[in-house]
Amino acid sequence: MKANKEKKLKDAGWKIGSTNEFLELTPEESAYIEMKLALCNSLKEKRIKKRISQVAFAKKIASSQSRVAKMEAGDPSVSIDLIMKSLLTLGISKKELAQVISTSK
Amino acid sequence: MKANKEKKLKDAGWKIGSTNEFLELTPEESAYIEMKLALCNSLKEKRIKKRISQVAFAKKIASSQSRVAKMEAGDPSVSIDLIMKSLLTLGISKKELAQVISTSK
DNA sequence: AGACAATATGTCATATATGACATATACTAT
DNA sequence: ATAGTATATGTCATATATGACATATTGTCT
Repeated sequence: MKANKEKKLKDAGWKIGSTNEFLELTPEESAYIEMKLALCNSLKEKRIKKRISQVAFAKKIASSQSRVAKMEAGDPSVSIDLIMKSLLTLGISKKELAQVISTSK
Repeated sequence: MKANKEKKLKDAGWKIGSTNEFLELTPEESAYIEMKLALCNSLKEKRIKKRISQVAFAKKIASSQSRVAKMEAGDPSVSIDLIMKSLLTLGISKKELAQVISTSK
């Protein structure tokens, strides 16, 4: 699967940037992944800024530390649904959310 | 206002109890649902504007007509992931996407 | 160093999303 | 009205996401 391919490249030290011809991703696929990663990064930023541990935050969203870690790492197994719910729980506004999406690259 | 929103949710298949669970939604939950419905509406708009049938569009995204219908109806069974991928396939830009999210209500 | 907290990684049983299919309903034509 | 086309609705087997758990790794102290 391509998501795994992406993860492997990432693990191997490849920077997932604006375009990656090795992945043979369509523009839509690229945009989707970039958006998702931007949301993940935003999540991590917001949690750290609030000085909440992954364990504490996991409790807030009725999840587990490991899943929070995977969210923040952009693991392919996590859905945008969960990331968005998490961001909203952290108090992100629609405007901020929109900003994250529109500026994702 | 509230009644209108409730009807919208009910029409979309969201379970609303007789004790008016709608009023018990947290702001995060409300924001999440509103965003999702806004994305669904945008999807329908964009498809119709392009004059593509649900069948034809389903083929484009490797899905089925019934799932497209459910997406556009805001059925609770569809993920934001799928809606976003669909929107991107329809050629939505990150800016437009951001606009949909920030203006959702 | 060693202890301790935070985070990362891997696995697994269950819950949920998915495409496919059947069928119903709505909408246009002729 | 009838036929044809588009969309809605319901169900189901399978695929995928999920929380939980164990364990590993990292970081931060003294």
